Amino acid sequence: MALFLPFCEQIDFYPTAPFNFDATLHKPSHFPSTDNFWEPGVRWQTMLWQGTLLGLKFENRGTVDQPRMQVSVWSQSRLEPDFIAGLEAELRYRYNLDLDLEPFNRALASDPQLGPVLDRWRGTRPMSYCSLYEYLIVAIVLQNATVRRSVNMLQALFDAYGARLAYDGKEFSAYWSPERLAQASEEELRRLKVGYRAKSFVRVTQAFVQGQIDEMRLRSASIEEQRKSLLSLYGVGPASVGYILSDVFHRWSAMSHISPWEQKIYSRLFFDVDPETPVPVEKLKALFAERFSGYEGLAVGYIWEDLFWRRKHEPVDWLERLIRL
DNA sequence: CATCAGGGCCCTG
DNA sequence: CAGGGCCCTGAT
Repeated sequence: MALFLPFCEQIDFYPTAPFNFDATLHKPSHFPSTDNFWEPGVRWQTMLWQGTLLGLKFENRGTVDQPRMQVSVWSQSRLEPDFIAGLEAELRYRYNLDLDLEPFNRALASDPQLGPVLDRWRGTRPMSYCSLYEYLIVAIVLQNATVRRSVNMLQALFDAYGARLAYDGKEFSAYWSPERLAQASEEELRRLKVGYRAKSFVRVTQAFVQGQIDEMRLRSASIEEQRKSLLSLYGVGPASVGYILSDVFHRWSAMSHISPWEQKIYSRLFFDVDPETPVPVEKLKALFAERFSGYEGLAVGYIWEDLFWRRKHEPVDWLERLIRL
C-alpha cells in the first residue's frame, strides 16, 4: 500500500550554463532502480530528507545555454520555508548545479577523442542523487554480483524496509533511514538473499546510527580523511571508495581505482585493444594523467557515459560481452 | 544435472 | 601481499 503525497511545492533552479538536463539527470551506465524514472525532459525521484519522505519531479524548462529547471516537491504534510530552503541547497549540491564546466571545456576541447564527446554532451555534469548512506547500500549491493542480482537485492531491501510513495499519478520506492534498518538482524537480512552482504549492511548501518560517520562533516574534510573514514567501514573497500569519492564527494580529478571490468572497457576505448587482453592499469592511469591532467575523472566519465548512451540506442557488440546481466 | 564466475572485501598465513 | 571463502544466481 503506497503512501499518498497530497501537498506540492515548486522550486525553480537556474543552474550555471552550459547545463545539459537529460545527460546530467540520467546516467545510462547506472543500473535501474524503482526509486526513480527518467524520460527526456523529466526525472521522477523519491528522497528521504531530514526524516521526511518526498516525491520529486525534475522538469527541463530551459536550454543548454539558458538553463532553467523546475522541481515539484510532493509531501505528506505542508513543508516549511526553512525546510524547502535546505532541500534546495542539498539538490544544488547533489546535482552539481553550481559547477562551472568552462575551464574543463576549454582545456580539453582540442583533444581528438574527447573534443567531439564534449560537443555532444556539453553542459553534462556528474550526478548522484543518493545520500552517502544510500550510496553505500548501492555499492555493497554491486559487489561480486551480476547487474540483475544487484537490482533484485536492492528491490528486496526497498520492499522490506523502504516506503512506496504515490505522487504525480505514479508510484516509486523510497529509501529507509539507518535507524529503521538498525532494527533488522543479520539473519533477517539474509532471508532477502543478499548473502554475506548482510553483515556489511548491519555494520555500515550501525556506524551511521551511532554517529561514527557524518556525511555533512565529511563533505568538508580532506580527501585523505574521507578515504580513511570510508575504508574504516566494514564491507567497504577501494572499489566502493573510488565511486563514493567521485560521485558523493565530487572528487573528480583523480581516478582512484580501476577495477578489472572497467580496465577491460577502458583498454578498448583508449587503446583499441581486445578487452580480453587489457592494458595494465598503470598504463591507463598514465594516459589519463597525460591527456586529461586535473580532469581525469570528469573526462573519462564523459567518454564512459557517451558509450552507454550509444548502447542505449544500439547494442555495442564488444561491450555486451563485458556486461553480465 | 553439476559447475562456475560474477561491476569486492575480509581475513588468514 | 597473495589467495581462499563468501551468498546467490544464471550461464554453460
